[in-house]
Amino acid sequence: MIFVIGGVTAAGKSSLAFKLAKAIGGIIINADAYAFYRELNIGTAKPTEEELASVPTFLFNNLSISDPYSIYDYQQDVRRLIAIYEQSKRPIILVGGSGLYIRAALYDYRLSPNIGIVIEDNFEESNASLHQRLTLIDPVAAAKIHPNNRKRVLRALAISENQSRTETNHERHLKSGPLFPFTMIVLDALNEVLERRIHERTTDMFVSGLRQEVNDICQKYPQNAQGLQAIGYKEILANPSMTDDELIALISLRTRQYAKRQRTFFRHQFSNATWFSDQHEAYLFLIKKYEDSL
RNA sequence: GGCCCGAUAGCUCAGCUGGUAGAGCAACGGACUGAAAAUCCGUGUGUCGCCGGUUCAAUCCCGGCUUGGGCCA
Repeated sequence: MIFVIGGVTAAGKSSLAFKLAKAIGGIIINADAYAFYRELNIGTAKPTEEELASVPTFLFNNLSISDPYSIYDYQQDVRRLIAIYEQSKRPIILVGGSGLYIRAALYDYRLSPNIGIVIEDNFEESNASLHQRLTLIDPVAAAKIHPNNRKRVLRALAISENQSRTETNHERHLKSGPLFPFTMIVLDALNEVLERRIHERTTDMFVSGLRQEVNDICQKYPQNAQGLQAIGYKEILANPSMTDDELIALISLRTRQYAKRQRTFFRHQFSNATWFSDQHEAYLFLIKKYEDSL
């Protein structure tokens, strides 16, 4: 039995997941792309060490920000865990705000290893020219990617060139439904409520020493490390002279915008999810689903 | 009290001495099978401070007023 708890940031996904896991004896798998990194703590609003130890949890703090890790690796890791716990009949709770990672775990996303995390970009070629090249190699992928979306064009080129596989012949074999049956809820909140929670949470992060955490990380790792692209970290790095209040305002804004993107993704990519703005109602719903499955 | 500069979108500001306005950010909507807390796309929402004047026509020119800032008393 797989339960998926998705939703926008600061909606209370983690605490719901832990409550549910304790109630039904489940295990928790992280689906939050920045909760992997053990160096990122304050700014990621990750569950505390105590919480993480209170039930079996996986894929939290499993990486250093200098480790190479991709959605391919994630897919492998999650599917391995699913295989183990499905067999032992223990409920699996997949929780996190990274919708693409949830999809890659549960749907027929065929990925190849060793594409690498970062695509080299020497900026010598224009967006239009890169896109033109992609059109020749993989017209299906090119049609789906806007020429200005340079990052995705480069990625698609790398996939086509290195894997001798194109979207065109790739998609023919895809299964459209999920590979595993699962029950999914999306946790959301009214904008006013969410705004208030985000602001409070961001303020708390500064009180807890987010600036210091960022400084410490910069002593040991390059500033372009992927983990430092996280909201909160990148704003502090980019604006060293801003006051705490200015940074809190900026980070809260970026977090609200992120929540909006999450909402759009979950709404359109998970049509069979049930939405809740109340954590307790979501909890009761999931408990009921669990009991029905027994 | 006198002089000078400003007042245009939610914010910061553009706007050739005349033909009822546009950038960035924000906001709103969207895409997304390989950086996803990433990346990208679409949408202008406006008594151009107020009142009068000149003109076929005023955000623009003229007068007055209100208001913010600066300088001089």
